[in-house]
Amino acid sequence: MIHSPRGVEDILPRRSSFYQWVEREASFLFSRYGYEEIRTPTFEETNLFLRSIGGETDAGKNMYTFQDKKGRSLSLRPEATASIIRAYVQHKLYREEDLWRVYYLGSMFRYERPQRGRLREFHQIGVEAIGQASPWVDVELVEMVVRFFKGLSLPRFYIRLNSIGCRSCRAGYEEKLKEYLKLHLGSLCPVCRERCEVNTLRVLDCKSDECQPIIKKAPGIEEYLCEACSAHFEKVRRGLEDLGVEFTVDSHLVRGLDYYTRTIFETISCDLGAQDAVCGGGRYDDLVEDLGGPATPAMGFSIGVERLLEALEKGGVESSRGKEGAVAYILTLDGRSQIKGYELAGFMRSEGVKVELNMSQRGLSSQLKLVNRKKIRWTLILGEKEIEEGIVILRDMDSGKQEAIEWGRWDRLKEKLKV
RNA sequence: GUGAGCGUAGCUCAGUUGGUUAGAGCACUGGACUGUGGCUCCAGAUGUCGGGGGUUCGAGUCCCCUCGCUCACCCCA
Repeated sequence: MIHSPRGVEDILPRRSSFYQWVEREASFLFSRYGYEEIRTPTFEETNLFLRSIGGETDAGKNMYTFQDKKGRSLSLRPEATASIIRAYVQHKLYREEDLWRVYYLGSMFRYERPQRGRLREFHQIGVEAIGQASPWVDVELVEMVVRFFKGLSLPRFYIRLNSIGCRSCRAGYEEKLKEYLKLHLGSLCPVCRERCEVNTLRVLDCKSDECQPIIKKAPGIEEYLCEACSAHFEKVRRGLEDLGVEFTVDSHLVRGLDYYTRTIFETISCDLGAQDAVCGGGRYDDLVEDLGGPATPAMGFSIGVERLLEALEKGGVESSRGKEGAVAYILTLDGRSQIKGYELAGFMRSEGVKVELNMSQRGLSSQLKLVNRKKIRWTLILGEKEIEEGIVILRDMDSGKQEAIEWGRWDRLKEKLKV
């Protein structure tokens, strides 16, 4: 037997309806803010990702990279932002769009050891707003995520917010932090001793008990933000407060990808395991320029769909939420009734009724059992008797009551089903 | 990449210090009820014991390798 590859999974119909529900809610809500769907390629030139997320980072090393027949290096997308910026630059949308608002849904790929909330192929729903530096963009995005999650009734989540400044103020801070950490190098956990050099800001996010006291006394980035960054962050916070969006400023929040600037945020679910960030995002004011476009400020976020679904389930949202099964089943008992069944099914489908037609040789009793198991409300029985009498029997599976409907009197059938 | 735990029927799991033909519950199929589901009763089918190799008279059980799953670290969405 061939098994699906490691870290990837089938989303069977039972579950895909749950995905569909969340995706529909997202499209619906985001489009209310003026965001339109964009679909970018599943793979890109490897260089695109190396330039955006940073080839030196682990993220850069964890890509599914392959060579095509001409020897070009391509990679399955580990995230969508880079592709969207590439498209923005490639189609010169900066010439026509004042603020380009787009959202996306789709699979992303990362070669990592699978664990809870971390698959090799996973799904993201995300948003990018490209073209404006206004703090109101930041406010809009955070507020939109919160509204989205509340609309789904996601329980027990909170927003962590921080500013990591622009490139120049961040560099200054990073240096100060490194100086400070070096003084306490001996008391840090082994992992952080390494991180201190490679990924200094990441130390702030360490959960180990050894590091905690040192982290608490570490200089915070807020003191090192330049005037412009500081003012920007202030406006974002005030905007959110004025809108009544709850958040906690966490000066230790950092992001993994290199391209973030200024505002960054995360949505944490209290109901998940180690991988508890359901949404992550931030501003990336330099990325468009880095990828060959004109200097253009932008911001975005992305939601991990698998994690979101898990958190929803933990919070009591039924995974059958988006499920809409058939409401009627046409039970046929021989060849003649099968043809009639098609005719009836055709009518019902054109009326928008979800109806399943029997395809088996099973007997009446066995088919009713099946309908019962499928939890379909109505059964339409068509056998020899019914055809001779020119009727079809409509059975209500809930009450067990049934009545004959004259063949062709579909107005009566409609009336019955649209209770 | 590191560590730990797990792989037995479609699902959840028993399976003794290695010992005959590998079990249970749920689900499934059929019957009681020959054209009326759910409840009940009866009967039935179902396994490469994840895969490969080894030890042994004998392996689901012990050893090695491998694949996969799970959780955590790492990393990050």
